[in-house]
Amino acid sequence: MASIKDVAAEAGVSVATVSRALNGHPSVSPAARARVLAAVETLGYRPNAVARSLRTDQTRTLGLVISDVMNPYFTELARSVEEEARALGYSVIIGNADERPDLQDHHVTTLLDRRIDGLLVSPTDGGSPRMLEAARAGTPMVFVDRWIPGVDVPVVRSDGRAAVRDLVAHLHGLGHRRLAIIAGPAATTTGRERVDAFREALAAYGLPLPDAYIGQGDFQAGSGRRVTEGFLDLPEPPEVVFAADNLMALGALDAVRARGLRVPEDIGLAAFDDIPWFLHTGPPVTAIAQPTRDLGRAAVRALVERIAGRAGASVTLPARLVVRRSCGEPDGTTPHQSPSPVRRSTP
Amino acid sequence: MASIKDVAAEAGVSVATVSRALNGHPSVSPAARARVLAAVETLGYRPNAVARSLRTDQTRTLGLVISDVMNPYFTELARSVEEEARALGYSVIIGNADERPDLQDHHVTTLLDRRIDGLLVSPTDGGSPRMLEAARAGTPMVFVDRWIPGVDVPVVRSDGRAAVRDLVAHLHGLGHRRLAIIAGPAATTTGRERVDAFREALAAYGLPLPDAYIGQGDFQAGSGRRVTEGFLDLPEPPEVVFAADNLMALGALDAVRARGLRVPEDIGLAAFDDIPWFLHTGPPVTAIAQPTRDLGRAAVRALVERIAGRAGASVTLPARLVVRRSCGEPDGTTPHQSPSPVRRSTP
DNA sequence: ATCCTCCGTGTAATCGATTCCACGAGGAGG
DNA sequence: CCTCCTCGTGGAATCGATTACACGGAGGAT
Repeated sequence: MASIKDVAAEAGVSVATVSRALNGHPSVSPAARARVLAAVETLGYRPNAVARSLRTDQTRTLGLVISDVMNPYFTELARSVEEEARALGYSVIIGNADERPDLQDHHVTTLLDRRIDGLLVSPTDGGSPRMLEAARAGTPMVFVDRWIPGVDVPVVRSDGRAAVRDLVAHLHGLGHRRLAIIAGPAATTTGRERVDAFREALAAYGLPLPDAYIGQGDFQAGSGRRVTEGFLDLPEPPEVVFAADNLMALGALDAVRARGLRVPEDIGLAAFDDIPWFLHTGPPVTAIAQPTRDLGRAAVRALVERIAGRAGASVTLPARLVVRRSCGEPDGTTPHQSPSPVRRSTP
Repeated sequence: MASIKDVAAEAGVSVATVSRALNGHPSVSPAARARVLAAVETLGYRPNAVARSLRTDQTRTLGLVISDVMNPYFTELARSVEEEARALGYSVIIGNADERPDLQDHHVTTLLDRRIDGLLVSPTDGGSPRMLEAARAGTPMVFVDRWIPGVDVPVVRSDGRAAVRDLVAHLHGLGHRRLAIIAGPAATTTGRERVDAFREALAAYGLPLPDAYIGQGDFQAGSGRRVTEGFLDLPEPPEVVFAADNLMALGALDAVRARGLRVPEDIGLAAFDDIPWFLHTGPPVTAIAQPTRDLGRAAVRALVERIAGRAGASVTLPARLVVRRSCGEPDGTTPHQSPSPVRRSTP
């Protein structure tokens, strides 16, 4: 592979001039610039990003450590992150933690070793020593979706509280009273928050959330299935199950079908995170949609701010309820009064 | 960030000794090694991968350029590629081409600039100049899923021919005669092959594949929807639509629902690529499943062989038909005789 | 006792870029 | 005509690692 020296030799100038010509430095004569460009062309020269990074101490690369690539929500997030980063001249290296703290650590370490300019993390757990250390050491960092309390890092996330209230109002309006939740891991903020929001919303209607109606999941399909089976085995099963993410909702659907039961006739289902497939399941699933694209964009912008040495503000965007048929057929009128916008979506 | 010099100073040895101690070089005294390790510990030193890459001319990084990250098939592929690469001590940088040749080119260029050790590509088109140039220049490269004819690069892919025959046999057994296909882009090998396989299989039953029953899609949901609408507008619409990938099947489902029609009563649907969601759609979709995990693994192994300077053989793995309910209810007996294994899957 | 070998270590070159500093030529101003 | 500044350019240091080569000392063979 041709190096800058080869280009210099071909153009009959020094490497300094080649570098300047290629980086748009003002004091290069038009003649020299032209010769350099011609040499670059004939040799098919491309600057070595590794060497450049070593010298300039910046890689123009962002690291993104997400909890689970197979989860469509995170896939979409990753995609929007990459898009925005590309627009800003950065590349993105994605690390898939698969909801495993050890893997998350592995990726954080690898990315730091590669001297990425900034790190975007959706933490799987309460924060590994390596990550906390990185945050303290001053690595530009931003949390997306999930975060770790007590760490001075901007957080870009979606607030589902209002949407969960809308969901409970919707369910209440449909006549449902026994509502259960498949929770995410308590080690994650989203795992805790969604349960809290659900409990609060229920309380507003004077409904209880008994322990038997809180199933402990891990944001993966298998746990959704197991928890739902547990619910169905209860002497008094819930009328509706609310899954704290889309994968656990999928597992719940599995469990219901495996018993030969139907949604929503035998049991209702709602999910946090809306994904394209929910339109096509039998029946279409009522879900809480996050503004995923905007979250990705905002996260990258905040991170780039941090890299530039500025503050980089936290951002919280509202989620919204998307009503479909999985909790029972609405009767055609608004099922509840709510100040926040509720989109009715029927395929 | 602490560098090797700091470690050397702290341990009271030279940088050469530090490097040797850290890389397991035999001629380092136990005493020196211990002092180095202690210094590394107190300073929290981590080797700078950028500097190492520059010197050793290897990044221990693989590039993966895929056609569309939002497609669950490619997501799973990416995941298995990363897993196998990690097991072999490599990192993976994923580039999402979004079925756009220009984006594909952008990623290939960026990855090459970063001096990745090898490139895994699922080409979006017939091969951009940049990619062909890279292949010729001797960059270790392997095609996965799709490939470009006439280029001397190993191909790791799945052969769906037998499975497509099984599918047509299944459809024929159910009494269907008017079969249509939503094809992928003719610029891709998978786009062409699946149509060819379908046509051949039909011919074996004396069935025609009229031009009106070949819809041109682009592997994205929108095109599946448009093409299906076209089929439904035909004076004699097909009895079954076979989508050449899962996203176009999703679009087809959309189109059918939008008309208020039902699958499979009004029109049957089958898809190439099986994904978890097909179990949960209404109705569950009959699909051709590729051994995605194995493909990813094999691709990485072939690429690593190439990097090591060895040949790196092409691999072709068979796909298999997974019968569900979207083409009509099987009557409970084997719908056809087939030498290859057919799994019956009902949720 | 002497010489050779081997072991542990350090010095310095190197990878491919960027960038500080110096230098020569040419133009402007006195 | 001399001085000073500006502009374009080249030489060389630098980033942080790896590694060839040199060297001193210890131990074994004769």
